[in-house]
Amino acid sequence: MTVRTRFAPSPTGFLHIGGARTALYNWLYARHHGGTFILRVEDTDADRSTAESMQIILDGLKWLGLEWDEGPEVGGDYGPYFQSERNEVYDRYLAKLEASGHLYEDEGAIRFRVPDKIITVSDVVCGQVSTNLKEQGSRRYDAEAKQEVEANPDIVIRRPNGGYIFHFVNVVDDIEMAITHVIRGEDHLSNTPKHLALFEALGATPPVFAHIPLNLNPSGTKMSKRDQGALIHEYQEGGFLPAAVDNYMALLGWSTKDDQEIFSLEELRLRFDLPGVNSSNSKFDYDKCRWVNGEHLKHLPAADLFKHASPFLSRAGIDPGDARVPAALELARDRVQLLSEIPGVIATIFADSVAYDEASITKVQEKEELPVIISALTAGISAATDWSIDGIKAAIHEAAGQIGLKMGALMLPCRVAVMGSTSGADLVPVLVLLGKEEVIKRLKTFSEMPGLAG
RNA sequence: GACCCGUUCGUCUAAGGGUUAGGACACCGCCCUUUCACGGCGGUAAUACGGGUUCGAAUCCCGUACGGGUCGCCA
Repeated sequence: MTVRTRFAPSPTGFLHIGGARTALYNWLYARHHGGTFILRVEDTDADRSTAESMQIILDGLKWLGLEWDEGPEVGGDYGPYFQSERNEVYDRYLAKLEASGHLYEDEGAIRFRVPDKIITVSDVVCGQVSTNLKEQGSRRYDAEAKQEVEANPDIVIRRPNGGYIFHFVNVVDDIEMAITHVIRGEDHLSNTPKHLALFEALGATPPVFAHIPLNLNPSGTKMSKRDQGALIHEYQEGGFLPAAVDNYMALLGWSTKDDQEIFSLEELRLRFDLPGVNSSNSKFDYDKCRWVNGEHLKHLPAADLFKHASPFLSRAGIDPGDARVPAALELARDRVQLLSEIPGVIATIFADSVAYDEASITKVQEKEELPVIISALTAGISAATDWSIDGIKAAIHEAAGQIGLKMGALMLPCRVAVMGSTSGADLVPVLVLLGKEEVIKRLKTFSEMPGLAG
């Protein structure tokens, strides 16, 4: 039997990190076992579902590289993949339950009579979990009154307006779409006995269940939209690489038994399996997520780096078409963690004028011989004939000798004069990129700054 | 409140009866670098608590505490 997993989002908002991770685990599991990954849209709540939300979710999954084999846009043999288009299927299953006496009407709604017996969920991650729905559901907690009240344990599966309810359509579709493994958040563990009761009443074999631990925010409560790192589209905008986000999400609740932390999507696909999933919730760590991204950035092929960085360059006013960009990216890639940080490292190379950092100027001004250094530097650079890394180094070395200083003493002033700050990319390669004329021009501009000599 | 799940450094995790409890992020220190970084090396830091079982428990059992989840005509 080939594995079939599904991600079943409800299009009522953004693609959230929790949902994305569920999608990732389902995708990985299916791909690892040579199975099929299905995207099914659970839009039975017409009032809350929107087309915009649907688009955001689709775009998010595509960005993460989680292509689906069946579902919206691609179709498949088990469609339609929007629950809002599957009413005749649900009607058929409803009739089946009706015929076997499992249903009754209650104020216009249809209820499914739950059995009065212990139902045991065999979960791959959580083990055996038993409950009696009849006992469990006969009382309900009233959050406002803060007390338990009598309740009807039988599950409403259809609204008076004819709309079907989650528990029912979820089970029907898992049967109809031949889903073999249900991998979902642990928040569904308590719902699973209800689903099992429905599978049984419908005479169907339930899929394998794997309830994965939840991702919490750093304060230990459920991630909300407002928490940093909660929304997938913000990763894209914030300068993360999709593979890095996949990598970090995979690590939240799953691990290999060795010490590897950095994985490509392909490596994850090869190595991911359910036994590696642990059962306790984890807190989201934005710093580590950034670190993972930085690691991916370091190993990205140059062409991919260019492709991913380009939008961020454009946004910062740097023309990605500039011939110096690829070299500049190489200078930036191993000192940033996010794509969005790249312009900050290299923008001055492409700028018409240098924006001087106040603190940096103060720092080099402390050297009394600053004017001497700058003029020696200017002279040395002007005299340079070999405009290469080695040639420039030799020129600076020579200039330092002229005024009885070490080369190191000239580097920081040179850096501030040319790039405006004491920190930034490796200086000599930057000078190469800038070109001799521009470097001399910047040294000159710097030396003429008012008050500098004082 | 009832039920369910969980609990190893601050965080993510490894160790499925015998380890100086390992790794990673973050933090701190040192080294390297004729600039800035990268990098390398090292350090601080954990088995929630109490009872069992056992020659021996982070590991198995029970209880307590704490955390999370569920209790909709949302999904």
